[in-house]
Amino acid sequence: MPGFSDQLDLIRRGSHEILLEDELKQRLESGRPLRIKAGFDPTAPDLHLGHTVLLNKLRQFQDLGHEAIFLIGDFTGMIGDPTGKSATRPPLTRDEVIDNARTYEGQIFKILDPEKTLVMFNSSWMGEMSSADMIQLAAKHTVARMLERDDFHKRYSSGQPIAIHEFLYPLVQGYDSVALKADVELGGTDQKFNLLVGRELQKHYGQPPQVVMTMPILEGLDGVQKMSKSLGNYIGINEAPDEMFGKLMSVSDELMWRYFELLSFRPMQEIEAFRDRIAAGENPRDIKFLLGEELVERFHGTKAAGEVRGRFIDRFQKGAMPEDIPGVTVAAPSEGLPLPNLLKEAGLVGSTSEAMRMIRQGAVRRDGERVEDPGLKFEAGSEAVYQVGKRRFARVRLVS
RNA sequence: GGAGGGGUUCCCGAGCGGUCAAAGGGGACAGACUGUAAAUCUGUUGGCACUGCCUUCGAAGGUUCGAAUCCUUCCCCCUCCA
Repeated sequence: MPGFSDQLDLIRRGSHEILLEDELKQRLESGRPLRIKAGFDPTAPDLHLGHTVLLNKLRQFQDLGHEAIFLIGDFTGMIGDPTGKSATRPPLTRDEVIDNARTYEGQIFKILDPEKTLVMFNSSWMGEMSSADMIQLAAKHTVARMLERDDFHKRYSSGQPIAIHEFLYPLVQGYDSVALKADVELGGTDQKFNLLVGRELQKHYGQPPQVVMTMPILEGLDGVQKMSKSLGNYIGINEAPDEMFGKLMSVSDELMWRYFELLSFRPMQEIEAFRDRIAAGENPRDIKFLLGEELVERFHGTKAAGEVRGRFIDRFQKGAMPEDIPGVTVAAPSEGLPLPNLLKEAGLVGSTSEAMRMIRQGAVRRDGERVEDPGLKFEAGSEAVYQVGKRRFARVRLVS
């Protein structure tokens, strides 16, 4: 195990807040492996880099010899989380939850060490809890304290409704810490309140309160909003190497540092050295390459990481066609297939109207040549590579 | 239980009998410029048999030569009072 202060440095890295750090120091000094808890929602089994911020931190704890608990909030998932109440989510069935959990396992172990990870479900204790127990749990917290939570407070004071059960969620989450005897709970900054409820409840149940550690919410590709699938600004950890690398390259120079801090495992001194190199005139793009390669390696292995940069340069700097253009076969009528229809059939655009627009805007190329006539027709037997915009390619073969 | 407000194209939001496929903004996409960065400029943003036609403004009916706009019924959301 590394020296105590190195440990603390690594733990602190990228974190937003540690409450209370003194307690953390004490527990670290005790030398025993700590139980580190992080909860995940079972409804979103497609992990993206935003989720990995927490996983990375768990991994760091593991590397320091501690025990990571990957907690799947299936109990809450089966009830249906009310927070994003725009569309009442259909409650998940038992099978779906189990399915999702499997999907999780396939992904998280690209980061976590399976040997040192405990995967738990909160239904295993919450499902057993009686209504009487539940009310007893609810008795351990007051309405006034609940209203301290920022979003509840705002909603309450501005007259927005708060459903009773919304008060129950922080309690359930907090109780998880009791059930797990967690030493540390990790969460996003938006989870701070819930994590603190865990401390309170642990005290009530006679346990030493957990250390609360919040991690920043990772910004998505736009650099402003949080990374999320629904906003479309995410990089999924299962995305193809070229895709992943390309998306990382499109991240702004500013955001790159954020990604380095939260996603890279390079020592901070090394990252600081990168800053110096850019200040000295090096192209930020070349530093970004390193970030891209590191992450591609983590999720796709060394071989993939060794190849992505070259392909990226060929394609975007030298303007070459990508190698892995999907082939599509499309049926053409005897009088020939109009270009807009061809692009639609090949899946390059969503409608012929969109195809018309793209052609007018000069976004369509056939075998590398810009096509400007929307009235062109092609007959069975022709084959060509069609391109719409910078990224959409297809090799289309026409058959009768 | 009572009173009131509202549901418009991806989102926000104007429109309140024809000139509306529907202002404006956001987002997104495309082109130029580049480092597929940012910023900037320009354009596009319902569908199709695309200089024309068809379908959209919570749903269904109705009035009218003509409705997102008026009437009826229904569904949904929200606020206030109790």
